Amino acid sequence: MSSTAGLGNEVPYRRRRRGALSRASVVDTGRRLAEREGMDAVTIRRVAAELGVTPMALYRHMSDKQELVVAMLDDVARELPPLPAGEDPRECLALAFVGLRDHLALSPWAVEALRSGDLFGRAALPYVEGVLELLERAGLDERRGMEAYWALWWFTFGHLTSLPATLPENRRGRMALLLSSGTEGLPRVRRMGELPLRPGDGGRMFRAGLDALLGGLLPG
Amino acid sequence: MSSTAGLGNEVPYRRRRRGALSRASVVDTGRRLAEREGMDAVTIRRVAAELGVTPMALYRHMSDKQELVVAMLDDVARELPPLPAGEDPRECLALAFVGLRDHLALSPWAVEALRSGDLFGRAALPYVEGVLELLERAGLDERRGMEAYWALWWFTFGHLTSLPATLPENRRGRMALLLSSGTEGLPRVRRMGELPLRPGDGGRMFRAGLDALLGGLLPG
DNA sequence: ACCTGAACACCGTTCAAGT
DNA sequence: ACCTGAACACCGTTCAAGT
Repeated sequence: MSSTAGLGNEVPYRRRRRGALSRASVVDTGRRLAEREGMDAVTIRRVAAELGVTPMALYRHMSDKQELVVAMLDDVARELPPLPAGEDPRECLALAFVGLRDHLALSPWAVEALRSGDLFGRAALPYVEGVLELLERAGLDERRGMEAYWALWWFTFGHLTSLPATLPENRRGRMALLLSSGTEGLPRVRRMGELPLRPGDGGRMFRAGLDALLGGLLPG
Repeated sequence: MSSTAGLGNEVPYRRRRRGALSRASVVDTGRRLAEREGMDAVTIRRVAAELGVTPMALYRHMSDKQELVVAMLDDVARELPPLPAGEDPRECLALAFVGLRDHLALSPWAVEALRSGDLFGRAALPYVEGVLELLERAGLDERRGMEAYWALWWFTFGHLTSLPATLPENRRGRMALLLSSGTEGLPRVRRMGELPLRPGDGGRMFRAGLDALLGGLLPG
């Protein structure tokens, strides 16, 4: 029984041969850990344990932890659905951001990583380029296109970041806590806390806000 | 010379008398630390050192670190500018969110804390109530009001969270890094990275996006 | 070339003890 | 009642050493 016993990892860790450790295997192990237990579990030490290797062995393949996280995020960016192609740039933009939202909503750990300051790397740039092209086709000049791009990303990222708090399970506890010490003078807040949310409401609210935003950003 | 020497703290730390440590002084010290050095510096151990006290002494006044951070955020919420009073609910809403943005933009550490998952406590609720009231006056029913509230907060929070990345100093290094390994096929991304940003552009872009969003959310 | 061992400078938090 | 001391179970990362 080594120190990594009981982790339930799929990777054999008994005895790694020389050269068996690669950058890809490290990034992959980080992703599996993140999917199973969230970004808090993604530590150099745990990834190393999962691979049956010393923490320091990872530094052969990346210069620090941030590089690992960015590599993990880049993998997610590469798996983004293709940008929608269509005649109406406005509808394409809506679909592009819905696709982006849905994709990231399925990887809460990626949102967690972005949230704590890590950023997408190069792999996300083609998607950005495509969005900027759609904004151009919609009639925005360079400066307005950039401003619209940021507005759309702010909205999308803010939404994704707030998702955990709107999940029913987290919502009950949190709202109960907030409202426990009295709600005199806060009738609307109280009613908002009591409004039922169904699965999928997050996505629907995102789409509604997105349409509102696009309506105000695009000409016509 | 105690172990806290050289930190440049204003609080005398030579010999604390019994009862000199209070919840307020702990929260205050946390805020000063956060303002000077960011949230990374706000550790139980450093706050304690700053107060000339053992880390464990803080646990007399709060049950864990999160309680300290929430208390710090609540202080910020209490210092929010009053909600604008006026005839036009739409303009009041715009001013309310600009006020919220400007207030939080002045406390980057608070955004950092929200970003890493900590949440506002009760002190923020009166502000939320005021916004919901304005949305009601603007003609939205309960459900639409809630949806609009979330859309506005997502946009605002996403903006605040992205602010550090748009600061000129961070922007240069990051864009240079992203674009260093070639920008073939990414002309728009490249030009966006080169577009100059002036101080205050963040605020102006926020206002523009906010108006677009409000235009789409409110009736009329 | 690739990996290990030991160490450094940190964390939040527990438990038992001092005054 | 209020605070301390020592310890536990962690971090990321460095440097020197092994094979």
